[in-house]
Amino acid sequence: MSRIGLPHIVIIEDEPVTRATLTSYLDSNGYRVTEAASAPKAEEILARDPADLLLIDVNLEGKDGLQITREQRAQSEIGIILISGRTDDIDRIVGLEMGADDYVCKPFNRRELLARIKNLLRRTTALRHLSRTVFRFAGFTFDINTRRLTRADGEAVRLTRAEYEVLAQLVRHPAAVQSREKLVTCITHRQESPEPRTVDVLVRRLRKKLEDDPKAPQIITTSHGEGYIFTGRLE
Amino acid sequence: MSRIGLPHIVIIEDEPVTRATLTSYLDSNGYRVTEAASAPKAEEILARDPADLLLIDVNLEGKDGLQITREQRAQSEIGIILISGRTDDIDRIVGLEMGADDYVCKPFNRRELLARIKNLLRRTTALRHLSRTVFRFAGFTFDINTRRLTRADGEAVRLTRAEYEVLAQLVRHPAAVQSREKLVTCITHRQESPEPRTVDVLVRRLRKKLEDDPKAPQIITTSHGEGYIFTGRLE
DNA sequence: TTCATTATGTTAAAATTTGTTAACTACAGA
DNA sequence: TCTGTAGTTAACAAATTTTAACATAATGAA
Repeated sequence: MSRIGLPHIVIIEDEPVTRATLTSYLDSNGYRVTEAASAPKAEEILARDPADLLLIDVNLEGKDGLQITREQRAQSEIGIILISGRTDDIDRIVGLEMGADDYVCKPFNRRELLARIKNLLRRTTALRHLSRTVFRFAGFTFDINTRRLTRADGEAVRLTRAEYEVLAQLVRHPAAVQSREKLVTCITHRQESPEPRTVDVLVRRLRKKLEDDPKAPQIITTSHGEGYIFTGRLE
Repeated sequence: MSRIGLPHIVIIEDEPVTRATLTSYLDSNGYRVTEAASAPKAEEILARDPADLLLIDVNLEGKDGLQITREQRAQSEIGIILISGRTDDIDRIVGLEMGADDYVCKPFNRRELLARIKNLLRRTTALRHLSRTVFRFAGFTFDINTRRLTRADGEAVRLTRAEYEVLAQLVRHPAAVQSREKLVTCITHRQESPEPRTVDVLVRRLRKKLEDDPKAPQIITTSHGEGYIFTGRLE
């Protein structure tokens, strides 16, 4: 049976029995499931086969679920559900404030988990499909598909690949802060990323091409201590 | 009181105390909240002022929470969180399978609910940023999305990130006292907050940029022992 | 292949933003 | 008015970003 096109779920759980049970249950409900016993293993999998949703056990050996959540959330909008043996309020709150979409306590009802997964996937995949491909702002026309940026006078502005990736990420999330961490992973889709400071340089080069006055940027704004924001007016 | 630009949450709950508590908590956390005691009342509200998220008590008199969920989900992708006094697995599963994004059991932790709301809104409002949210006062134009502040003569006033955050919080809650504690949490989105005194300095810097006579502030007023208030006249 | 050109990444100094502190001033209650 | 508390101000320290110069890697043409 072909698994291509099915939503891809990665389970990060070091307890083999729970892992296998979950996998087979989700698999039989129409999802493509990949298992990872630890954080490094999961990162390896995600690097070559991006997931739609992560199911993470909070209490992992080594890098724990909360840490994974923070790192993933910094660089993507992937759906994250935490699973924990502890029912403590504080644990749950910390997980959710870290950006996990949901927090489920063991022992959990499989059918409930399935419903939660389904609802969350509806949200995350809807977002993906809503993505536009042509954006207009400040006289520029930016086509994400053809990678072309055109000035008001019709003149094409040449963007390098890295510049394109950064601009695309920013434009796709108008008025939302994009961390350097998130932006570097847009530049290289590989595992080892360059210095986050590299983003500063790319932004500078973009500003030179986009802004009337690069010293007082209007389109790509700095959010001190946080990252960069697209603040152009989209038409 | 103007609350333009804030996410709009509608609470549907027939128990007055729970309703009021929730409303004031969410309101003080930067949301625009409308209360409805019943389904018909809620529909009336939604018809003239669409919401970003519904907080629905399951056990309502008349049309209950599950029914509202089904109807709303049939016609929109609005975020829905169900609240229930019953902790039964089956109730929860039915609610979730009906399309509710989340199901919270009483007694719930407010902070947890807030985290869940925040995460869900992040999913549902990703596109809302395209709209403009502009405030006008004392000749200034302040656009929350593009982070731009413009003087009466059209000259742009540069705001640093922290200054922007403070001004945005004040403007969103005109004529309401904002405590230093509230304002510092606006400045830093990270865990550890700076000294509340930092706010004083930011307000001073804002006054220098906004006020005709910073010694006799008209727009950002001090409330001795309490905090600061936006007292500009919004147009 | 080699060379020239362009793109990408790194680094350090300069500039800016943010946060802290302390002296000073204003306020409110006794 | 006195007195303790709270707010303003300025100067400074710490953190972060910008800028420019340069090193390395990738690309394309001869």
